[in-house]
Amino acid sequence: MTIRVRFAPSPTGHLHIGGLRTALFNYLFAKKEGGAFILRIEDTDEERSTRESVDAIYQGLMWAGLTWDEGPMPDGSVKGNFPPYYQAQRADMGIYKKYIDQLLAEGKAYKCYCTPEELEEMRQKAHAEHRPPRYPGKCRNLTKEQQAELEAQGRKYVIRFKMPTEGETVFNDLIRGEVRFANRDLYDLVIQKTSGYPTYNFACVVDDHLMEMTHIIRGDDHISNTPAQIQMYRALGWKEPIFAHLSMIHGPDGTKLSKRHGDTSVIEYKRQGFLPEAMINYLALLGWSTPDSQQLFAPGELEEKFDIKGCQKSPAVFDTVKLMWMNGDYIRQLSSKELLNRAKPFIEEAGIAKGVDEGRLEQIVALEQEKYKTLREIPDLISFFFTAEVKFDEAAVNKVFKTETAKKALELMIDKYGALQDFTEQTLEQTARTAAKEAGLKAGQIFHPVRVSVSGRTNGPTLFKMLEYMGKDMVLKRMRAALRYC
RNA sequence: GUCUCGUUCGUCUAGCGGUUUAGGACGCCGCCCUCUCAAGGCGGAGAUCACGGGUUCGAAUCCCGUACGAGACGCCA
Repeated sequence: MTIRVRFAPSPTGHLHIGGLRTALFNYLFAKKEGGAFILRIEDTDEERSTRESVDAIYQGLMWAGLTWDEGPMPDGSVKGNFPPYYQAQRADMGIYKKYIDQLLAEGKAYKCYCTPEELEEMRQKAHAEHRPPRYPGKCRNLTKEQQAELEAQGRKYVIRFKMPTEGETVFNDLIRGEVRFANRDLYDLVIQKTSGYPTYNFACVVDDHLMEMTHIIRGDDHISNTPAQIQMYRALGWKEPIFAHLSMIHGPDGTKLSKRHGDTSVIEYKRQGFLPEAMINYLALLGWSTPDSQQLFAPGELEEKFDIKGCQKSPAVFDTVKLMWMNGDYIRQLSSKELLNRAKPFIEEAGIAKGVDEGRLEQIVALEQEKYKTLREIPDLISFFFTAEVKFDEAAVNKVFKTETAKKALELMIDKYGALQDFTEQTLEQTARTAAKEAGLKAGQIFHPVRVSVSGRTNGPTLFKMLEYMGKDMVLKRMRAALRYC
């Protein structure tokens, strides 16, 4: 049997880091096992589901390169043999209703007429009496007459699933091993809302079965839903899939990663200048590892090496610092052409280097490639190439220009460089070194003032390449202008 | 409160009864390289393997408790 797994997000907000990681593990598992990765949109929450959120999910997955083999496509088309892949559409087709009716007919589900207010009251009471705040089964054994009476009053109802009250539900989780729940701790959960829509737990079971999922890989936060879902599979006469519960991602404070920890949306990381391949590599390592604890993976290597056995049971703290390092590493591996392509949106957004020749811009961007941790910092680091005047860093001026030899050095180099025909890296360096020797100065006493005079900064790219790319006119102009600071 | 799960350097982790003076990575510190900053190379500090019992000739590794943490307990998913 071919392996089929799915990512089933609910479109009620941005696709966040945790969701992307769940998608990733499903994706990798499918790739590794030669199975199919399916996208299903769980939009049975009529109030919170939005079109924008669906778009955010598409965008996030596509950015990360997690292509799905089946599911709805951003252009409105559908791929796969089990459409539709939107649960709301499936609900409208009566797919869930059919199984609800079946359970009702078999006495495995019942109508519950309790109002939200009554439910809340029961929960309060349970809390006060130190009992678990679960539905106590008030409508479970209503007679036909009682039901008729309640309906005559115009009462709305939900459908609840009859959970077994004895025995236990045991399953073998691929990551956590055997997990057991006493059935007495289960409760009669709602499977159909008053609106007629199914609830998550029910729709999920029906679709996972109908779509022939073999493995359910999802967050740990679903582990307590699992015994209930298993009971529903059994009541419907279906075989349950194999479950694997991924550990959570935590923030620095040790609690589940959420808005509280800042903007965790995937698109925000794109905006911050992270490379999708770095993000994926980092996320893969959160709660998963190879036996040799490999850190960096070449393209395609994760798909090849992924093994669900390497998944961690305990939660992992999301570490932005390590992500930054990894992102820097991926940036360093880019060709200068590719680096420019990736950097372009950020450069454009910063509004610098307009109309600059592509080839020249590529050279300039590549000049400090080893320094970038994110694409977003690129504009700031290269902007001095394109400004009309140098913006001097005060500390740099004090440190480098306020010396006895700075003025002399600059005047000397204005003279020497002014006479140069061949304004290229090698000649530039040679000229500077010779001049230093002749004047009895150390190389640094020349280099540093020149650097600050043209860039305003004390740290920057390798000096002579920088001068070459800047060009003779600009270099001389800037050195002369800098004289007044000495 | 109830249920479930978890606990190895600050963080991500390797480890699956003896090869462990517990290995790697990020971060941190130092040195080297060097026109600055990075990058790179080399080295260092950093974990009584949560705690307490057991099993065993031998335990981070197996078992039982305790503590702490997290998650779940919705007509949300």
